[in-house]
Amino acid sequence: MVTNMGRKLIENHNECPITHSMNIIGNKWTSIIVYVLANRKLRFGELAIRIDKISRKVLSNQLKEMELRGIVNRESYAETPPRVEYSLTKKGEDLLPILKQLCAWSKGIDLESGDESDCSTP
Amino acid sequence: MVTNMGRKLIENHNECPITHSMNIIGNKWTSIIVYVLANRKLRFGELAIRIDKISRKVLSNQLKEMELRGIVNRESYAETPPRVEYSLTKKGEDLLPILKQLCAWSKGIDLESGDESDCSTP
DNA sequence: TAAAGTAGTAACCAAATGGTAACTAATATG
DNA sequence: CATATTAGTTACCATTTGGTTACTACTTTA
Repeated sequence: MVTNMGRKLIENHNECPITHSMNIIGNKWTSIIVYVLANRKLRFGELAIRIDKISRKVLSNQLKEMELRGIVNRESYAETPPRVEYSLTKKGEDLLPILKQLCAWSKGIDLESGDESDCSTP
Repeated sequence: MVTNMGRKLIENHNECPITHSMNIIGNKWTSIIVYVLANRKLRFGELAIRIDKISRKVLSNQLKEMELRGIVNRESYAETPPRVEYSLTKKGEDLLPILKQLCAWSKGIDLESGDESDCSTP
């Protein structure tokens, strides 16, 4: 993955579409963030609470990357204490049904006994 | 990801379905292997040639992991020189349409000028 | 006898990714 | 004045993942 944070994302545009897809969603958090943000707007701190075990640094980096890619929307209000709200863009919403299929597909892999306990996402 | 090669795959079955999905396909090669194997049976060496830049070690590890997960099928013939053929299982085939959607979705992200040059996969 | 061809494996190393703890700025409240 | 609150950032470190090189075993062919 090309994750040169702070600067622009520089992608190799000759790469294969699968590699490209994986560069975008093939990491530990991106698709979880998309799921948590489904149908709602959340503040940075709320995201940090809802997504179990993510560090604020990584959350911050991911959100920045996703904003650059047009997956999430960032609205910042000049208040004190600061308020920043994140939501999905159209592109982000479009990913949801695909993620659902992926979850359905992966269900059952490596699982004899299906224990569907809770987590941050459906 | 829990990739303790050689032994069994031990997954945390309480994890969220998205994390689970990403543990399976969220790496550099798995979905590329699935794509390359679409509609055909290939030998180890053919896979190594068709998949640009993959090392034989990593290919070997991935295939082993995918076999354990029931995504690929391995048929080994006791000849000399040895012949081993890999193909997709039903589970593997089922992933293809999802990957296609993912590619369609990611097309256009980070791309102003759409250069659709070749790669190992459609 | 020597080389070629296949499917790996082992030891070792490099790069990418993720995590921790401490810190900042700005203002309101007690 | 001290403290709380929020959204981060910085410097540093740990883990995970991927890559390189050399090597094996077995048999056929030159």
